[in-house]
Amino acid sequence: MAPRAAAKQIKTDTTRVVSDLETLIGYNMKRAYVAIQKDFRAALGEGGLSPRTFSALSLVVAHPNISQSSLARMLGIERSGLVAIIDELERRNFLTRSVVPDDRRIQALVATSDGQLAYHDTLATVQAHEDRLLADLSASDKETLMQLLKKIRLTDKEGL
Amino acid sequence: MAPRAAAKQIKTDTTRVVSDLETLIGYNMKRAYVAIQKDFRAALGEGGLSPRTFSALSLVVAHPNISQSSLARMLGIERSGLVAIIDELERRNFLTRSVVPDDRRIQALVATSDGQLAYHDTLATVQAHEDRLLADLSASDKETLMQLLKKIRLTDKEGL
DNA sequence: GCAAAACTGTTTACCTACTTAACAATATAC
DNA sequence: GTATATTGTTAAGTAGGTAAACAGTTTTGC
Repeated sequence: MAPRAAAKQIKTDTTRVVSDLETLIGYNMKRAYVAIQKDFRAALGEGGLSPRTFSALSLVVAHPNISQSSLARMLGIERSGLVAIIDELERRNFLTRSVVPDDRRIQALVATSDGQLAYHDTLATVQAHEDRLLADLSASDKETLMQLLKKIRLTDKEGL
Repeated sequence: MAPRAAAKQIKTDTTRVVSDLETLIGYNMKRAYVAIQKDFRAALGEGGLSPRTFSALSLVVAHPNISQSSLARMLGIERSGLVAIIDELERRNFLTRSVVPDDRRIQALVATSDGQLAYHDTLATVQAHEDRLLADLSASDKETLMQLLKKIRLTDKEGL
């Protein structure tokens, strides 16, 4: 063995070794998501919606009278986990739980006009945040990325 | 307005509306990451390493004698959050905290031979899990995805 | 030389975003 | 009409962190 390299290693330890970790899609995906999420929260500020609350509101706006069960299925989470999210949106007067006469188990979720306004405002802010953060990516890069992410999403049988 | 469509909406509500949510990179990234993470855990089973523990071990193997501070910086987390991870790896005899005479603040992390063995085993399992999960993606798709994810990672100034 | 500042590992308390298991109310199946 | 399923909900637990403070130990600035 060559003694020249060995001596350096002991002290410096600043070897530019690219670990196996960097070659894994999962690890890079997590780090990329953390970066996006951090910027999302920064863009929406102190009183802004969290990513999950925004997602829920978005689906309620897109699907008026949706039930909590359907919504949870769409979001890929458990019904029980959705309760706190809907509680928050109701507390902020962004939606209402309204009674459905046909089936009294269900409470149809409907966005209020406040909720619709807040949603469209927030959506614009979120789109601006993504445009800014991903400014280095070309339009076709973004499209490619989107397609690949959707393909990976679909590998999860549960997540509709 | 056309009355034919309106009547249907009230009851069915199963409109195939693609919400704005589906057009956001951040949302799709989260869903894709959740799918990968779920499969990672399933692949490693009950007694297997968690993603974060595996990541830490990987970097300790790649960078012998690394400090906890450097490691935390590499992982993009706080020093305090790393303690529990290193505790677990030490408890499993996968690494040791060894004293550094030059600087008594630091504890050099070194993977044991058990740790190296477990790491290489686990790495093979993780690679198999990604190969299986991402079997629908071509090699060039994976390379493209990797490059895009790394680019997005770098938008986070903190995360080295 | 030496006080001030910085760095390291750690504990503690907290937070977010879930899951699992149970439950009552209600609806559907057979 | 009983058995089964579904809905929303609560309670308890888990995963993966952050922020603030601390003692012990260097490093800086002069």
